[in-house]
Parts: sequence; structure tokens; C-alpha cells
Amino acid sequence: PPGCAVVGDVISPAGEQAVRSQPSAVPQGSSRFKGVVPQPNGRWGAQIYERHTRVWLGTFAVEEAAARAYDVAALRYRCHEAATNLPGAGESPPELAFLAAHSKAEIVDMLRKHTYADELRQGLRRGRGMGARAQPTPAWARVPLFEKAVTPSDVGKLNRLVVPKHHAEKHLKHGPEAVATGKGVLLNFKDGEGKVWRFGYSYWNSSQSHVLTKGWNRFVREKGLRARDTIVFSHSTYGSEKQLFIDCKKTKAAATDRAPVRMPVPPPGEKPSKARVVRLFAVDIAGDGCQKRARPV
DNA sequence: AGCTGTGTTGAA
DNA sequence: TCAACACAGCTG
Repeated sequence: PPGCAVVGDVISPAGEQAVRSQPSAVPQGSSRFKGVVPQPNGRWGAQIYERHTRVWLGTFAVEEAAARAYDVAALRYRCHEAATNLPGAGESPPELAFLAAHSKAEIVDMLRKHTYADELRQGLRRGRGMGARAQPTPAWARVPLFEKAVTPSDVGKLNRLVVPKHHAEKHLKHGPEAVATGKGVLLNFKDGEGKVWRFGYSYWNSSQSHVLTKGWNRFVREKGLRARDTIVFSHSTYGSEKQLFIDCKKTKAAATDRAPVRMPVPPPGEKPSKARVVRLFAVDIAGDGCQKRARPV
């Protein structure tokens, strides 16, 4: 049966880009959706406010996608009182449980990376109601593909990882159409914690190199990846769906060169939840949630 | 070079 | 709290 390939979408086939007739700023006027703002290039941004500050939810090619992102964030931030855009939002108890099982920062991160749908689906599959956190795939369920010790430029400002040619051609083959268009593909990976990462993967003629591009810098930041650390690629052993994995082996850091690990888009007023978070039955129990609370105006 | 997402403002 | 507008600086 169609096992729903998770592996790669072709990057926006360019059919969706609305034709911009007027070069003036913000030609779109405004959106009919709450939390959705037009971008100068005809795309759509999504944002939600909390505590006087804006939390950016990412940009989207289609207005409805931005509206959906706002809905998801609103359900997580405001629970029942959430005013949502699209019909049916918030009517799925499993999704609500999934939302409750993740911190605001995690949900926002998924929205900005466009991995929310994937992670929700996988979370629900692993299911069990509220326990729907991502889970690591054990080593025995994977087959190693290749490793690379990252170079300074791999973790620098270039926002790209050079994949050694022989490894790329053997393990990360992408369709010829993707190469032809020069656009590349988007590849989903999972890390050791079961978190989904999405990277652009393309071939740069200028440098004759296969590279992981879009999304790579985020991975570097969040993992605190530094030159000479090693990243390991693998894929699942079972199923024909080659779920890809990426993990990093940090080199033993000298006491002096600790890298500050920055967390992704920490919305103000909330602690990032990566490392040790107070969690009970997979639910945050810090003052983050939607418990009833006296609400003086 | 183009785009994202922040700075900022004024209205609701 | 919210979106309009402008644009610095990040990203592909």
C-alpha cells in the first residue's frame, strides 16, 4: 500500500507564485485571515502576539498555509479561546493532545520549518493519546550510510554542508528533474531524538558540489555543531520508505571551548524546552499551559 | 540579489 | 493585541 513517502517533496514548482503586477511595496493589500500578513514578494507571513511581542511563525507561498500556521499557534497559545481561521481547526482531540505535549517553542519551530504536518502525523501514529512525543529510532533499526567531519565552512556563515561527491551520488540520489531545474529537493531527516529536519539538497554547478542548503544553519545552531564534529547519515532498515536520519557526534570539547547552544526561535516569555524541561507524562507543567486561572482585567 | 523577519507605529 | 509599512541584514 502507499506508505506515504516522507522522503522528499520537490521544491515549489513555481506554479503558485502569484503574478506581481505592481512593484510597489505590499501590493497584496491585506489578508482576509487573522495573523496573516502579506510579504513584499507576494508570499504570506504568519504571526501571533503574546505579551506585547510578536512571535513570527514563518512565511508561506499560499495564504491558507499561513492561516493554518496561525491556527496551530493560536490553539497552542490560547487553547479554547483561540479564534481560528480555517473551518475544522481545533476539532481534532488527538491534535490538541499533540499540541499540549509540545512546548510553544517546539510548535513554533515546526511551523517555521514547515515540518508540523509531518511531526503531527508521526506523533499520532506513535499515538497513545497524550504520550505523542517524538521517539528515537533505535540504532538497530538503522543502517549507516556515511559520515563526515564537518569543516569550518560547513558550520560557518555559508549555510551549506558539502556532501562528499561519492557519498552523495551513492546515497542521496535525487531525481534528474531536480538537478535539471537547479532547484534541488527538500529532504526530511530525523535526528536522534526523533525530531524532523528538512534541508534543501541540490547540486551547485559553480562549485561542482552536492550541498545541503536551506535549513542547514538552523541545524548547526541548534546542535551547537562545530568544526571537526562528525555528522552521521543513516536510514531505516525496514520498509521501502527510506526514512533518513542525521545525527552528530560532537568531538570532545576542551574545557575552554564550549559552544553556547542556542535554541531555536524562543518565543518571549517561554523557556526553550530542548534540554531538561519539566515534563510530566509528556506534558509541560510549567506555567505554560492553559490551566484555568483567575483572569482579572 | 532577494527574501525574511524585525523595528516601529497607530489603531482597535 | 493586531496589522501596515519600511528596510536591515540574513539566506540561498
